[in-house]
Amino acid sequence: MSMAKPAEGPLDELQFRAWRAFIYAYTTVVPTLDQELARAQGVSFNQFEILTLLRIAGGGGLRMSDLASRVVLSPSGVTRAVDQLEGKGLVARCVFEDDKRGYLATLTPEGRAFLRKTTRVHLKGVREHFLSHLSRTDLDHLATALEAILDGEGRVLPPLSDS
Amino acid sequence: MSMAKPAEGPLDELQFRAWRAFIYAYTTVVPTLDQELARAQGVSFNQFEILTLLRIAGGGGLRMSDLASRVVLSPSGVTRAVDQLEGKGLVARCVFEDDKRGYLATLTPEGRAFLRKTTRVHLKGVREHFLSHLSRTDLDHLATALEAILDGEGRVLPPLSDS
DNA sequence: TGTGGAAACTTGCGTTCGCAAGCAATTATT
DNA sequence: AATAATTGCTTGCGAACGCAAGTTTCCACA
Repeated sequence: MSMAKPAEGPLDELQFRAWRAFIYAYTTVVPTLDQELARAQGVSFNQFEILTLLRIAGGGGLRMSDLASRVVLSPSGVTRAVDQLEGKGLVARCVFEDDKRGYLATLTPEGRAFLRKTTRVHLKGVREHFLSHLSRTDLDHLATALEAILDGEGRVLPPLSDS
Repeated sequence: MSMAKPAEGPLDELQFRAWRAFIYAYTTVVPTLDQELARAQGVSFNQFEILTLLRIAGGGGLRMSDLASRVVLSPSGVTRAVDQLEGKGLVARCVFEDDKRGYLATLTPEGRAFLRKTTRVHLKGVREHFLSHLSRTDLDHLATALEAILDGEGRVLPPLSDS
C-alpha cells in the first residue's frame, strides 16, 4: 500500500497564485474599509462587527464570550471593544442574571440608530472595494472555496444575516 | 437613458456569504500561520515575507521603499521589521550609493540559510491550513476572483515566485 | 454543605503597526 | 548657483491586540 505523499517541494504556480492573491486581496480591501469606517464614523471594523452581531441578536443581547467566538477577537479584545462602545453610549453592559460571572451586552437605542446610519456607508464600501470587482459566478466560486477552508479549519460561523 | 442603479439595500445572500467567508477565512488561517512561524522560528509573517522578497531579488537586494510597496506594511513598518532582521543577523542594510537617501537591504548568508530552513515549515502550514481544503478547481476559481479584486483595486503584485 | 477545579471576564504588559513629524539627500526652479 | 519642493527613511506617539495572571462566580463531587 502506498502512502499519500506529504508534498514537500515549493508550491506550483496555481497554488502560489491562489495563496498570494488571498493574502493581498484581504490586506488591500479590509484596511481600506477599516479606515473609511474609522474616519467617517469613529468606529473600527471590529466594533462595527460587534454592533451588527448585537443587532442580529435582538433585544436579548449577547454575552461577551459569544461575541468573542463570533468576532475575530480574543476575550480581552472584546472587553476593550465593548468598553469603548459603552463609552460612546452605543452599547450597554449588564450582568447576566443566569450566570453572574458573565456580562450581557445589548444595543442601546442610540446604538441602533448609529448602526442604521453607519451600515449604509459600510455597505457602500463593501460594494465599491469588493463586490464591484466580482461577477455572480465569482461570488459563488469564492463563497464555495472559502467556506471549504472554514469548514476544514473547524470554524463555526454566526447565523446568516445582512452585514 | 437610465442610470445604473447604485445598489442601496442590504446584501443578498450570495454576496453576504462571499464577503463573510472572505473575512473569516483570512482571520482564521493567517493568524495561525503567523503564530506557527513566530513560535517555531522567531519571525513574524511579515518578516518572513521580507526575507522571501530579498531572496527573490537576489544579490542586489531591495530598497526599503521597494519592500514597502511589495509587502503589506507602511514605510515605518518596514523600518522596524528590517531593524529586527538586522538585529538577528539575517539581513544587512547599507546605503544605496546611487541615491544616498535610500538603504539597500540584502540577505546575509545566515539569512539565506535561515530562510531555507524556515520556508519548509511555512509551506507545511500553508498546505495544512489552506491548500489542503481546496481542489484544483477551487484554487483556480479563487485565484481568478481574488486577482480580479486586486486588479480592480489597482494593487500591483511582486513578480511570481514560490512563497 | 464544603471544597477543589473550571469558567467568564478583566487587567497588566509587551508587541506591532500606522500616522505625523523630522532629517538628510535629491531634484526642480529661477 | 541658490533655494524651494520633493523623496526616502526614521522616530515619537498613540491605538489595537494577544497572552498570562488575577478575581469572581459557578459547578462537581464527596
